[in-house]
Amino acid sequence: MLEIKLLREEKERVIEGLKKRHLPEEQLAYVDEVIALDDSRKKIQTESDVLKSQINQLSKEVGDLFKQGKRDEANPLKEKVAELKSKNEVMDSEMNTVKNRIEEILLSLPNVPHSSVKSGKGEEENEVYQAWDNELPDLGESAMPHWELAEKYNLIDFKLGAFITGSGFPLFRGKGAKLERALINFFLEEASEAGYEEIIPPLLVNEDTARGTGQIPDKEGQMYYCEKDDLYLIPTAEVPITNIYRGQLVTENDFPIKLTGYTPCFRREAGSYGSDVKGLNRVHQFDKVEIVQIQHPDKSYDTLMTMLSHVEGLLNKLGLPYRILKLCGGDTGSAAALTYDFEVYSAAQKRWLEVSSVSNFETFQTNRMKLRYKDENGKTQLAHTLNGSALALARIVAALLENNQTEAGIKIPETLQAYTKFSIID
RNA sequence: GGUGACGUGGGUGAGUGGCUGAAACCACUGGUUUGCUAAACCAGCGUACUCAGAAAUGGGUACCGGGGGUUCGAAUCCCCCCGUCACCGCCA
Repeated sequence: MLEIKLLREEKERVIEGLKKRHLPEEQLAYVDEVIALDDSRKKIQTESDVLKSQINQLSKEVGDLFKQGKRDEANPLKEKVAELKSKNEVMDSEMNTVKNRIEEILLSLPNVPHSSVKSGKGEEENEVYQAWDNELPDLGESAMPHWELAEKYNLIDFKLGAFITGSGFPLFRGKGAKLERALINFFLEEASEAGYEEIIPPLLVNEDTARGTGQIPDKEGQMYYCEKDDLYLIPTAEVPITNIYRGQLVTENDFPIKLTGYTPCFRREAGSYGSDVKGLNRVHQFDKVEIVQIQHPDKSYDTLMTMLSHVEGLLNKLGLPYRILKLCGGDTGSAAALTYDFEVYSAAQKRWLEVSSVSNFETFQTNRMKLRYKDENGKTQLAHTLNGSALALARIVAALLENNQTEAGIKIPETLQAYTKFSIID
């Protein structure tokens, strides 16, 4: 959620920024509307405060009169208070209307992209920030896509998952399950070594939490929802982990706050279809290790870069060809100011698969969840939040299986063998 | 799921209708003093919105888990919700 103060003070920059997302005109007009609404909010606030002050004053006098037994003098004052109160009620309801509209608009406005983000409508306009300069693996025509390899070696049973739950809920078994678990452990260990505190959060969250990181109202349809208990299944560990600090006032010395956690992620992915969803390319449940940082605003972009290198380190150790995209305005998630996507090359499908998304949200999430710190002048300021996948499992598994297939079987990268306890799947 | 108790400022905890934004203690910050790894004393110390001011700061309003109600007036009374704890039930 954007701060009204920002809209007031840097309106031009905000609108220029939002334009990079190619928002419809009427949404850009919200900026002016919300400022005007806020003006009337202030006006009502001031008037209402005066009224309330009078009411408080009179009430005190009534009390004094009663104590002195001057009932007759008190009664007219009581009537006066009643009159002021009914006036105030009108004002309160006006106030609520205005406030609700402001809230509604602010929630609907996406974050202002970082100045370096290019304008663009969608993913086709993302720029390659760091290309893969080495050769891409060429396995020839006989190479099998991961869903065939998974069946051949009995690693993942998509049909059984569909039988138990539905399509998009893969069932891992045998060495497939072990490989999955090894990757999770590997990623968590790497994050721990990089100084992240490990968290095992709840997998279901309440509405306030979902709102805090921006899932509601923007991506509400993306989440599974348990109506009976009014809880959402998390689409990413970012949600519960970032919300650990919801409503908190931290000190500058606490920065950077570094948290990591493995969770399954649940996404409805409504409307997806075709080769996109084949095998592990797009599923409703997948495992992911997430890294989250809460940082001082002055340092958040440096932090973003260190998170990028962390993810790069993981991919290098796994020996997977990857490239980094810098997302254009239209493809950047509404809560983020700047996002880099990592894609690994899946050699049998001959395509790039997104395996990580690393973003700086600046104050967008912290404004919603009121995550603040005291600066050196004792002023309360909003902190910055960042997060990134490190990494998303399903597609990493897809790439590993495909890229490492040989006549003899699927070779496990050396780094990972310490975790799998086997070196080949055959 | 049932029954009961409870939910106050960073922490402990007082307060059962006006004199309470809230005692006291601890923690924290600044100062005074004593020369010894610290003590004593004094002072300050919540958040949000808003108005005035260049600012320091000052005025107003709201907030004692959340929401609603009673009342001239509520932390204090009533209702609903959420949470915590204890016991019982069930259970990995």
